[in-house]
Amino acid sequence: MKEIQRYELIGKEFFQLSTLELAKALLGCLLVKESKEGVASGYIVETEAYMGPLDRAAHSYNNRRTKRTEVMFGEAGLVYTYVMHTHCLVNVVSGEIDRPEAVLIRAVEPFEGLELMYKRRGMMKETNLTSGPGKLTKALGISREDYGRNFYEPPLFIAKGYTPDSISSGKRIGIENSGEAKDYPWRFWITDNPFRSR
DNA sequence: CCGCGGATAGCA
DNA sequence: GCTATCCGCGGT
Repeated sequence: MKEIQRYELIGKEFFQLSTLELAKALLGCLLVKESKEGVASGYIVETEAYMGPLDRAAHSYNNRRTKRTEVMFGEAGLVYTYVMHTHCLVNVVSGEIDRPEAVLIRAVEPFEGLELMYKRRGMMKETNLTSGPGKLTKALGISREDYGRNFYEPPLFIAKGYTPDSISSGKRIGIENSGEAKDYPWRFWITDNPFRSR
């Protein structure tokens, strides 16, 4: 409990924003993971919006509803994690119930628990610790066990951070096989932040 | 820049 | 069973 009081928690209402608005509003927020090993956190500096049934790049394209995508149909603020190859990626479920949209967290700026992050990731430049969706989950200790949790209560939660000076947007990454959807400008980052991905 | 690792889901 | 994937790294 004493841990929590250091953070300004955000309520579940925060996640009711439209998916594109949420993707921008999450920039500058603090992503915190508590574990047995300790606490690690970072400010979110890069996100991507996945717009559900009409978005070919989304797992929920065409309302595909399976064991994996099920949580996307739930309420905003739930945790959607999934594993690709050797990495785990983390998303914030958004949109109304039965509208399977989500925001992928692509990069954070390390804040607390630097030692723990180096231990999990190995020694390297600080700007390389969490500058990618697979890197930050490893550094923060986020895994598929977090699937279905919510982002407004421990052990994995989002707290108030700072308001970015400026936000940039552009094409999403790694979805070359998604037809026209690959060009939609649904990636957002804090302008000039050195901790964003490539 | 290229290739591969080696998890998982989704569909045949 | 087979294939694709919201990636990272280490070798060219």
